[in-house]
Amino acid sequence: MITYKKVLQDANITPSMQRIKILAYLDNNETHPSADNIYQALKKDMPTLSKTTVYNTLKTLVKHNILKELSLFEHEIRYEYNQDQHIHFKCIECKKVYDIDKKYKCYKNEIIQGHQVIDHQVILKGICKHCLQKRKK
Amino acid sequence: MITYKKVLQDANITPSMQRIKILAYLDNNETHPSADNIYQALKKDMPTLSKTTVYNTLKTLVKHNILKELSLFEHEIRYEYNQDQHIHFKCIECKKVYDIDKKYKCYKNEIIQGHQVIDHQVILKGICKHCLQKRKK
DNA sequence: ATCATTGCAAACACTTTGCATACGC
DNA sequence: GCGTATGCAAAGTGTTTGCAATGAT
Repeated sequence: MITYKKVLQDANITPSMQRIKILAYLDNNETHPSADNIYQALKKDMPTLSKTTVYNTLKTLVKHNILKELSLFEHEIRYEYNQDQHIHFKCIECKKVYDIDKKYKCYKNEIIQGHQVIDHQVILKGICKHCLQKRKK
Repeated sequence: MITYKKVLQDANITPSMQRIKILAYLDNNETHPSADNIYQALKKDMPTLSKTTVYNTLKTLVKHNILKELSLFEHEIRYEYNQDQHIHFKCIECKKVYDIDKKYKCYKNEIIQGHQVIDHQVILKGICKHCLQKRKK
């Protein structure tokens, strides 16, 4: 079993309490949270936690490729820990984001029309099954 | 030849000078500009133009499906007029966004894992050919 | 003792809102 | 003249920065 402490150490990041908790939160909540979501959730257990630390940590983890930034919403950055190939479905009604396990032709690490592709992101937008249900009623 | 005035009228939007100019700018500059890009470019010819009007207009045009909002950058919304199926390549170095004409399996208007898909967006991120060139030197 | 992490407050950037003015039919 | 579009100023939201306090070795 791999610990968050080890994940951080392997990336040469000092494994502080705050960093471990933030990483653990992202691993256990596959909800693609924003910095504020994480801050609000964690400050219950860590009253002294500051938003700056959340922002600093997220930035550090993204730089070390432990987390991924998602451009899912116009006004805020969302984060995820899961690195498996998958696509995202975003509900325009309830704003929830779902992971969709779907194979697709991925251009990661390929040259396409002369450009070096490093990352590939697929986003579907629409009405999720739960909101469809509510509409029928 | 179809005029911007007609495009607006067909969508039941009063075709004001400002709205026509903003739409024309988006049609002639396929650079996926931000609200501020548009504002800076247009205020040369229209000194009285306000940013609020740019924001209002963009919002109206998006609501009527004339423009598309792109979540390509964390901190700002980009817009495009081109509605053809294509994907985007975003250079992480120079921040330019390129349209890539690439066929892909599109889930628009399909039901996928119970969710009603309305829109489908593909984003590639990496180093563009021009930045690759500069690196070699 | 030293160096990195933390966290507060202020600054920042982008966008929205409230409201008075101006424009077009 | 009336209703909508415009545009200024102020407020709002998400994020970053400066810097002093804290914490770990």
